[in-house]
Amino acid sequence: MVKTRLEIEEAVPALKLLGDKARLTILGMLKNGECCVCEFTEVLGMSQPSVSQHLRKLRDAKLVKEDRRGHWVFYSLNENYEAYDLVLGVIGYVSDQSEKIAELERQGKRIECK
Amino acid sequence: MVKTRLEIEEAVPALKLLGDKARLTILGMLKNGECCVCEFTEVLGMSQPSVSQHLRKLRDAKLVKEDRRGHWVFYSLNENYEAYDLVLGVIGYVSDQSEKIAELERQGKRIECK
DNA sequence: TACTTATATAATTATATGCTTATATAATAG
DNA sequence: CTATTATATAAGCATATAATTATATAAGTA
Repeated sequence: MVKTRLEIEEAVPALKLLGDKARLTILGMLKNGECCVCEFTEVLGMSQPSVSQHLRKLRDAKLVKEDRRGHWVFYSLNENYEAYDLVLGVIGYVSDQSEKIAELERQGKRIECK
Repeated sequence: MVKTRLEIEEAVPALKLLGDKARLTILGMLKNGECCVCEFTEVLGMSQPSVSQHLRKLRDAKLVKEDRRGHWVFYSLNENYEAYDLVLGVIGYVSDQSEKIAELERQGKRIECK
């Protein structure tokens, strides 16, 4: 993995965003591909507005992209983010969040976004 | 580099501490070996109590160790910290802070700690 | 058009964070 | 024992952060 060197000033905002349970989980989920908002809400067990506000922070900072399709909005990692390598690197140290999505699948809760 | 997988709950406190300019700089400086408090104060251009309080947070969370020698207290990375790999990994994405220590050297400001 | 569903935004409130100033402690020198 | 230097701690204050509740918007359906 290539390590793009960042100035402290570039790394800090990314790390601030990563240092939150909800946002780190969201980013961990996105490692395996896009997810829609209701999946985050389900996995995190948080209120919809709360999730939405975390997504806004990630969006405003350009860590993630959004893609609306009908009723649903799908989020994915923005590979053009200046500290993308750092984000990927950090996510790499965290246990796989796809397990939580699989858990949803088993509970039949994933079909809510269809 | 080995990637020890952490649970979200273990990674978040470390990332919270990393997401601050002063603390990330301190950790970046420690990558190259121990430093004493007056060096942090000098490089960061912050008040001594402010630096001391950042060091306390890093110490309380076990990211760093302290070693008092006479008047001076030297800090170093704690390689037994549960998220040590993550910390090292993140520091690896940040530009080398040893340059800032070298700068001190040039300015003759480093001898304050002797 | 009106209704429903998914998501976003705004306002409010509670808590956390980081800095400043003042003071305390620890180590050493005289 | 006193003074000095390096560092730590405490109290106070200002700002930042995150959650909740209420409301708005966007897209699709009857």
